Amino acid sequence: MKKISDKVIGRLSLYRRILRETLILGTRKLFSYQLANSAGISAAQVRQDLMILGYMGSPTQGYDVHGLLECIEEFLDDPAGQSVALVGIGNLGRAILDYFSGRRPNLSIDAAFDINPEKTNGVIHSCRCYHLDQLLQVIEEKGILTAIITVPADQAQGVADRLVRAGIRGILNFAPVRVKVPPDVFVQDIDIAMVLEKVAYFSRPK
Amino acid sequence: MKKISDKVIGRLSLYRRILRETLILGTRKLFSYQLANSAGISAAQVRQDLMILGYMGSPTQGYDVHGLLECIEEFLDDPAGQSVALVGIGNLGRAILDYFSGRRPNLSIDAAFDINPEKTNGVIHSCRCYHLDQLLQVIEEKGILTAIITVPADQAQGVADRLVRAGIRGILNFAPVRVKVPPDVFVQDIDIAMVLEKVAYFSRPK
DNA sequence: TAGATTGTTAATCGATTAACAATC
DNA sequence: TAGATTGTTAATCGATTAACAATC
Repeated sequence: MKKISDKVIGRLSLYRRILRETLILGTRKLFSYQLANSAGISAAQVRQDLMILGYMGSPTQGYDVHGLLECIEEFLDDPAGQSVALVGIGNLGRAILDYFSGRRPNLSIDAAFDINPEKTNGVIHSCRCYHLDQLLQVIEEKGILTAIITVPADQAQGVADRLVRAGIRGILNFAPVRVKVPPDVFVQDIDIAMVLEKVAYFSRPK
Repeated sequence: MKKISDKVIGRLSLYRRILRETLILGTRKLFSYQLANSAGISAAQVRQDLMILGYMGSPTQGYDVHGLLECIEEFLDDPAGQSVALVGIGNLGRAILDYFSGRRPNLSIDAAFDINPEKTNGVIHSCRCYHLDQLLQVIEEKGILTAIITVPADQAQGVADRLVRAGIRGILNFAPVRVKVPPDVFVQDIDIAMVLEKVAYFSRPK
């Protein structure tokens, strides 16, 4: 499999959602420009992405919604399903647990960790909570490869180190610091404060 | 003022935080590669960004932390301060309200809206809550230009339309749909589910 | 067939990095 | 001065868009 940029993967995930909705509406065929319009990008981009995927549309007919959706699912999903760990049961952590609770069969947050004993040993939004000390053991036992960091900035690096030691291969980091990890561990940062500052900048009268 | 990409603005916001922390540690001078290292980017990038900004470092000495920080603040901040509105007081909305509560003097969420009357007419994390029906009036009265959308996907477009009508110039959208707005309104999407799927993809054994 | 959309390559665009003379 | 870092331009890189023959 050739190397595919993370932007492409993001767009495929976007196409998937659009295709699901399209299917629910009962539409069977879709043109590249229709998909592009919903995704907010160019039709050429869509065609190129689907080409990478190897899925073929037909001239005049466009793409078969059902077939394309299956193709993307097969590409994006692990057939065995994937478990995710979340570290930091604060407001944001809870919001994310709630959002993903039972929503996708193939991707679920199966363990949450915190240092505060009052927050652990319970179940939040159907996710089991553990003390941070159990991180290594639980993650190894469950074979979890993906983690979400929602701890304060000053604890993020320590948590990332532990996660890597436990075998985590990909991290979604909400803490406003860049965590240092080995080059083969994928890290995606979401810095909400930074993004809000950016939006505020561009919403000012110039 | 020449046109500056949103990526540059994001990096400047990042530099600001790093500089603040640096200043707290008592460090007075900083080289481009040190800033670059903390920000997780190349030194050349940092130098180019600061050049755009017009701030000059000195060979051998590097950049003056205090002076550079002031320069970035002046560039990014509206001296009068900026108010932000949040629409959708769910788990994520609450988490964001909590996160920004009193944290920055120059950028604060001053109004939150929801359709559920039980959630409105109160104060959450020191932010006044209103019913969605009051959106136009409150935003115009307070002169708010920036908004955060944390409503479900099917309500996002309707909310965006109202926001634009109320005079909003920039939107941070957490709903998993692309909202259509006039071309002069800045929209930044944060699609947490999509990003998590992306991270999950890259954390799979290849 | 005529018309429209596709797969695929080439052209464009923008962002990032490298290089190096200038300078403290 | 010698050494290191800067400002600034050129080179590289990658991603996006345009173009067009192939095809249903």
